[in-house]
Amino acid sequence: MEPNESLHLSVDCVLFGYDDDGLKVLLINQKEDTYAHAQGRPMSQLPGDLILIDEGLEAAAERVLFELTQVNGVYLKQFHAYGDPDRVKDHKDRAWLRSVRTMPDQRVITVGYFGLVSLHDHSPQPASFAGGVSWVDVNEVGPLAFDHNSILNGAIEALQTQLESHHISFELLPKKFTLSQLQDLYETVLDKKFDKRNFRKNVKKMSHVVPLDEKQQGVMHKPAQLFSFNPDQIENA
Amino acid sequence: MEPNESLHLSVDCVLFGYDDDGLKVLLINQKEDTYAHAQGRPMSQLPGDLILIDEGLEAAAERVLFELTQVNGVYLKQFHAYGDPDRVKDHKDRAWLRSVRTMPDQRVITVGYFGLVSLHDHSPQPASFAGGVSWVDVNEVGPLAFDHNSILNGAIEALQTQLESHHISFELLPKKFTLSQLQDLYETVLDKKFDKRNFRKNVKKMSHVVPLDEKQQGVMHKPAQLFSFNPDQIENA
DNA sequence: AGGGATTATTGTACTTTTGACACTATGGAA
DNA sequence: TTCCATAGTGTCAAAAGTACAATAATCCCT
Repeated sequence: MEPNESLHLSVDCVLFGYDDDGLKVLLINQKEDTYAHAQGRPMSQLPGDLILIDEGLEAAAERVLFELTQVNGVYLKQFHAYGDPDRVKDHKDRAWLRSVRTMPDQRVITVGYFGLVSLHDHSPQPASFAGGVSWVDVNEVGPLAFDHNSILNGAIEALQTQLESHHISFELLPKKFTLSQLQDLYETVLDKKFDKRNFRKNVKKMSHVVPLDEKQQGVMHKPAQLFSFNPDQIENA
Repeated sequence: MEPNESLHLSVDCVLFGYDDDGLKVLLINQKEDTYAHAQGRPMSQLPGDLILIDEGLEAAAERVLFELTQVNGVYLKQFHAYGDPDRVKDHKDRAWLRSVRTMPDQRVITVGYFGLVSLHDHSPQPASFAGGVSWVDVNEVGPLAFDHNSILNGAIEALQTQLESHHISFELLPKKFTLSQLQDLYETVLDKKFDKRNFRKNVKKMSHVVPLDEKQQGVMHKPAQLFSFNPDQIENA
């Protein structure tokens, strides 16, 4: 029963962004020039980093997210820890690790957090650390570095599970939204169609969704009534 | 952005055991003599230990559990990681740490797993490592070392959530069980009463609960029919 | 052998929730 | 004014959930 001599711990953030165009995830593109004299090709990966020695897990996730997106105060939730001893040992990932880590051979356990933002309200200005940063539709994500595809899948599952039970949909919508937007969000995240009238019947039962004295503007059709979430009443639903 | 120099990672196992007498959790009593010339009093804690340097998280949880209970092959599931920088810094926990750890001042992040066993079938023979080991009713757990009360609460919540959605109830029951036992289990875990007839109506819809050609024996009343779970059909329910 | 104690087993009526389904209303653009 | 696009609304049938009580099987005791 040897104590673990030196292992590293990181957080990885799966930041979901939503707008009318679908559900996106924030990915980092590894820098091309890292690979100038190394084998391996740049890949995309989730934003993540080693935690500081006296930093809490959630604080680390917030810091990493802020450093990469300049967005503060978003909903962030831990969903799973990934600790396969070989998760950073794959050949495809060695070059990048050697370029950014002082101890590239160390085992790294990572704790996954998912975050939610509305791409309407805040538009995160991703600080471009290690190459480019981009929002990619969750259905069009290619192979990622390390085990980040698994982590992404875990995050999607957690999001789906919690969307209904934890009243977090408003984190993905603008402050004022229409019922069609809300329905689209549910359909996109849960990958499932809902009947418009039945959906609205259910929304009427949610006391934390409140109608505003305001209508949609600038659309070429009948403007929809705007709603907002009242966080005070989230428990009664 | 300093890399973390040296932090430690552990797993803590919340092993739930169930029998007619209720839902129990396996606790370790810290050794008295550890405190001979130290301040502090022995407390109870969850079984847990540092992971080995090349060991996966789940493997670590299995190992720790085996070392402490001699039980193998139980259902084990990760539910949360706990990483408060001060979670092992509390005064009450220092004496014990100094007695068992080579680096008692290191920060330790822990990953929580919960496990399920039936106290009917297997009766785990807890290997007595660090003092005694005992099954304590979940409603009678006193103050534990570190943040283990939080971890226990997290495990209970995870168990409650997953009992219905993941068909794990049979992990807590003997291989052959009566419908009354199944109902008692649900009532105990979810802390909620069910109507007997309605409960049985629902069980009939679960294709993975199958009646046996066998009845209860040795009871002083009408013997109940025995049932068992058919793991092959767990998905259709 | 009979009666009492104990738990097992079963069905029905009512209420609530879910699910399917199609037309009218409003505002902007042409 | 007409056309286009999306908003908004109610009813009926099926399914699921909920409340509720009498009879049956076995053991024990006398």
